[in-house]
Amino acid sequence: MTENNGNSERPTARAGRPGQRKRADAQHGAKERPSTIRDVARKAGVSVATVSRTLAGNYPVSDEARARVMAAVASLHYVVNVHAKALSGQVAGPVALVIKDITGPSLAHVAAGVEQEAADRGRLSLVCATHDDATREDALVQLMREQHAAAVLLVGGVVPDAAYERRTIGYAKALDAAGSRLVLVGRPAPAPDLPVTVVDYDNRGGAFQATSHLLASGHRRVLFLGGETGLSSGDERRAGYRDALRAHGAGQAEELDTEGTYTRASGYARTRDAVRAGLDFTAVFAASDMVALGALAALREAGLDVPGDVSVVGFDDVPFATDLTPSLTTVRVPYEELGRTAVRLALERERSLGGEEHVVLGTQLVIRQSVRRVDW
Amino acid sequence: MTENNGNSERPTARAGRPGQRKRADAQHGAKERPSTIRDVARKAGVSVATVSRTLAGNYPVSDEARARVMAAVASLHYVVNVHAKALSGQVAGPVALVIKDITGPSLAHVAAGVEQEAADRGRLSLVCATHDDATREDALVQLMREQHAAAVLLVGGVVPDAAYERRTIGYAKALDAAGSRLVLVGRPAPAPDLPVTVVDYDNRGGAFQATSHLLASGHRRVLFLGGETGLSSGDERRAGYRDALRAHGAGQAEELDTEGTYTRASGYARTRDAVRAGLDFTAVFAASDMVALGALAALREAGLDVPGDVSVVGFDDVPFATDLTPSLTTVRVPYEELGRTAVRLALERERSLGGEEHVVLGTQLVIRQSVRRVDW
DNA sequence: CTGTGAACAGAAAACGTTTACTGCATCCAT
DNA sequence: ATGGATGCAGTAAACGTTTTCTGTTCACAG
Repeated sequence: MTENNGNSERPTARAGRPGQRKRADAQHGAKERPSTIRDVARKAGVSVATVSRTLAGNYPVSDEARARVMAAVASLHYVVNVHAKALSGQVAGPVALVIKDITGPSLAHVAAGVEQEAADRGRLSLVCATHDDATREDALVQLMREQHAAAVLLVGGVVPDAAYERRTIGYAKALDAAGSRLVLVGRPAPAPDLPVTVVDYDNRGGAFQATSHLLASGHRRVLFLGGETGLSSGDERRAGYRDALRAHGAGQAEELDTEGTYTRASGYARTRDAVRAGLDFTAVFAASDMVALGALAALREAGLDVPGDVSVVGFDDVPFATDLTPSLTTVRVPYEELGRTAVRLALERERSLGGEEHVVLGTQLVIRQSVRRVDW
Repeated sequence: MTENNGNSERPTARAGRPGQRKRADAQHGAKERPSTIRDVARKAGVSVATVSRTLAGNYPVSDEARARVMAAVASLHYVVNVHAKALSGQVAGPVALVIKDITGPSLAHVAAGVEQEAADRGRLSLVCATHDDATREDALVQLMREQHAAAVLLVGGVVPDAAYERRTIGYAKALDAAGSRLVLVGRPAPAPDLPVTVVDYDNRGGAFQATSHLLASGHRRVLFLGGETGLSSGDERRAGYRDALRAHGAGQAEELDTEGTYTRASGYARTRDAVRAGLDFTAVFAASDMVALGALAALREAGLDVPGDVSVVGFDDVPFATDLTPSLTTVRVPYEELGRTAVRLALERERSLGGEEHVVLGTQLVIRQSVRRVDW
């Protein structure tokens, strides 16, 4: 095997001059190479150091030199190259938002919060969609490591199984080693003592509020249109629903405690089936506004009035909740705040030590017109 | 004045060794510096060139060396530094989406299209919100120049006045000089022969379709809830409305041709006022679904049934259009396709010459339940 | 044996910045 | 006059890669 010569102090022999790019002739029609700090220095008749200092403004430069530099910068349309700047240590990494899909009404608000907070702190935001593909998520985390992202935000519901734990632990360690902070938004922490920030909201409490509102309005039999069992937010909301039933001494009817997906179609189908099966209920608590939308449609088709015959509460407070007929009583989730908080926490501890950090944001019941008080 | 010495061939004198960062002691609690290709080379007992070649896989490397490199990479958690890679010319720039606000239902879909197409082509997407602030837009374009973005997408409605033209021309030239491509999405090109790509959709044709549908359904007096005069999309849609009236030989009643903002509130107020003023109309064409939403609410409050008493058509086909009561007949705009096309066009001509390029995407009338045929 | 070519490894030059040193006037206090 | 600040400018190292040269080794044909 060839020995790797450890001697780094050899004379600078005049070796070949590789230089992978050649300066195009500018006349030739091909794109001109953008000008560099050296071009500016040459044109202004000063050294590159002076140009750099003029632009950074962190070191005294004579008015004469400054003026000539500025003129050269303007005439050459010079802009600093971030990569070079970053390499010499002067650029803070971007914030990366890794999300299932940006178009969902709630996720879009998380994204907006992230972008705002990042921009307020002078950072750029990268957004990447996973479309629920774990392989893609792996690839994106790896990519963000290369990008030296200051924070990597993994957003959105997840089934907290063994595979999730394993992957997330790997992410946390890998990102930490690369100087990035992993932030889980609306996801559970897979293990204690991981270098990770967790920002979540109170699914269980929100569901408790919603269900309690129905019970306090006199309803006794509340159809629950829950999300997938196994999905963290789904389980939490279900738990909140059951907490409320228990707390108010209402019976827990198994046939009213349904599960499905967070889609309009699922809400529609389950409500339709419940009505057809002749189930006895005077209220519906849908685990998301989309599900509530489906429920409203199914109830309307069945000739039932909302809130006249059946009261409905949703979860999320999507923007159009106020525009439905009737406007939807629902649980407001501070999505934008969620995004802002995630970025804030990650960047605040950017240069400090690892370790866990956990924040849970509260939810708020928004009372509109889809619930009627019933008296017995 | 000091002469800038042009002679670059002087012997490499051993000058002071600045070195702005020192390698932390790793034990010390402070973040470890991420490992570099040199660390890997040292650990694997090979040269940096071999490590680079192993990872790039574009040059023969012995199995023995490859194995040792891979082992070192794994044990050091090495990831390549993009900035260094970019500096040596190996990284393609990101796609930058500069947008008023991501949370709007239509803009979110544009963003999703952009992200998808960019990801399909192995690019990252930066998103930045301007919140309609021209100063911020200027700053962002400048920033994207520094970032060496491959494409900068400026999205969304705009008042095409002199200031807009001046700024956009400046953007186009500056970005072109930096090797980036400016793409205007849903905005008019400010001048011919600019290095710019324009992707728009057929506002006028869509409005024509919508209005024609109402006229063909027997309606004669159509209240138009237009957008701001001066805003490009607003003027276009208004023109389409008038085209249709002319084409069908329907009279143009000035009091039915209103203008306002693209908001629910504006739609609500204008419809309420029209009803109160006793205006004679049997149909409403709202220049956006949000406006239609307001109109529906105002009509309902006035005790008018949709589509029984008044028919309504919107514009945009936002996701919830199908969930309204009645579901909304509207003009579908291919927002996602808009985003995809913008990225595709920009990247396809990435290395080719400047010059203009213009694409207009079609719209499609989606017939649902908010329009009733009337016979006389 | 010796010449030839293939396969593989290493040294070092870019890439474009920032900034630690060094150096040179100039000015002011002694 | 002299010594020390002070203000400003230039030189070149370092940041972490990629890739061009320049070997060196080795197999094999002549």
